[in-house]
Amino acid sequence: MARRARSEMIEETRGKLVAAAREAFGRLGYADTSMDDLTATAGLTRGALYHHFGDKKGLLRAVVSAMDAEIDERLNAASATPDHWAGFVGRCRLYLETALEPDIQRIVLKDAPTFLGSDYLETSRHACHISLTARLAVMMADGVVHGGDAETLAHMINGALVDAALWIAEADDPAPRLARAIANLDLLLSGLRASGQS
Amino acid sequence: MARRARSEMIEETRGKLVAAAREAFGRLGYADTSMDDLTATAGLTRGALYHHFGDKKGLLRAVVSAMDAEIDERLNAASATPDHWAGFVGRCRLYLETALEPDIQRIVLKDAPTFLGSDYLETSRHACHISLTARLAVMMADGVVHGGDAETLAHMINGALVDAALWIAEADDPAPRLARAIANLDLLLSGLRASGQS
DNA sequence: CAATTAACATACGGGACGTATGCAAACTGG
DNA sequence: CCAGTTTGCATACGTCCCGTATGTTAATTG
Repeated sequence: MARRARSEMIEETRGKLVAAAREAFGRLGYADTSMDDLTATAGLTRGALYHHFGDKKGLLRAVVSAMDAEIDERLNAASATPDHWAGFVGRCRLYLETALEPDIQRIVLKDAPTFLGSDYLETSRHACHISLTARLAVMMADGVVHGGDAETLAHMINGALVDAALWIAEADDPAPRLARAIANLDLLLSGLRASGQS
Repeated sequence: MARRARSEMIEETRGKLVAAAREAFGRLGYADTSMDDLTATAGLTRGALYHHFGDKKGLLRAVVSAMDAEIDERLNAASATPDHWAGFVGRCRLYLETALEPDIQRIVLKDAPTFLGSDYLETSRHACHISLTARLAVMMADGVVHGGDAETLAHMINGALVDAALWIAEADDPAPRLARAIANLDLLLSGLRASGQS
């Protein structure tokens, strides 16, 4: 009889909780999600939750970390091109589109900054952010973009994309706003490029 | 004996509640602020609150509207110069500095998007945002910045500034990060300028 | 001056979080 | 193979907080 290993069952429990949390947080928001309901949905009780994650915020941390890593992986996979600049611009566009997904908007872009202090985001810094910074640094070293500060620019670009994504998703029909955003993104980024043509 | 007018006392009550809310929301955050404590601090009870503002979110709406209007006024006052481009850049810098204040970060930049749906921000759209959009539109009409979409760009620029401000305020010593942000802001905005010099 | 309305206080119910406690299954060492 | 211990998870409890329903007093209106 398949007597499963203990560690395996633990991982399953944690996975069920994180999955249920991602769904509930994404749909209702962190604040309006009841831990009683959430754990019941996962076939468990609050006991399991507080044992594994300490408190409600601990669960949010786990969800955010997972989502952030997942997004970063997607972006890195898609922006691995020999042309640094093209890869960079492509990455920004893809991030813009990725950030349109409701779960991501609700959990990563809104709830995470609000409920996890900047202290958390500071230490377990967004993987996406690190990747973007590194990419910018490489381009500066290669002279593709002229002098500037990679870390600072990464924050600004990220903010621009986030705000644009939230605005796009507000609309009943997001398509036109997305098109406008992509066009203006190129305009904005062109200022960073060292030598001329867009 | 100074028998005060009724409308005057009402305004005083509302003012006391909004003031107490601004302080408490700014210090503890919206989620961790108890309405019992808040109203007691204002020398009132929850009865007054629910009578005037409907619910907790109603009070947050009032606080955010007031803060937003106040910020917009500050920015408009400081960026009223004959040189459109200089006024625009100056406004962005001032916004960056203004957005460093803890109350504003906590209430306007974090809690407002999280707890007031985008529906609210949509209708009672940030005064700041409207002003910035208008300013961009004027510059485009005058050919100071080349073609692009004022509304879209306003969102992107705003997002860049907000994200930068949050990042700056995270640091133990914000000064160096602020300096870096201002320098890179010029770099980023230069891409918008129609003809040449920064 | 009576009637009504509005500003606020008080009282109540429901729900959510975190902790303390309990239990049973799995790991440990001899 | 077995006693002791650890640990994953459930149950039970106390506390806090929000929103509503109800009451009271003072101002306004005709």
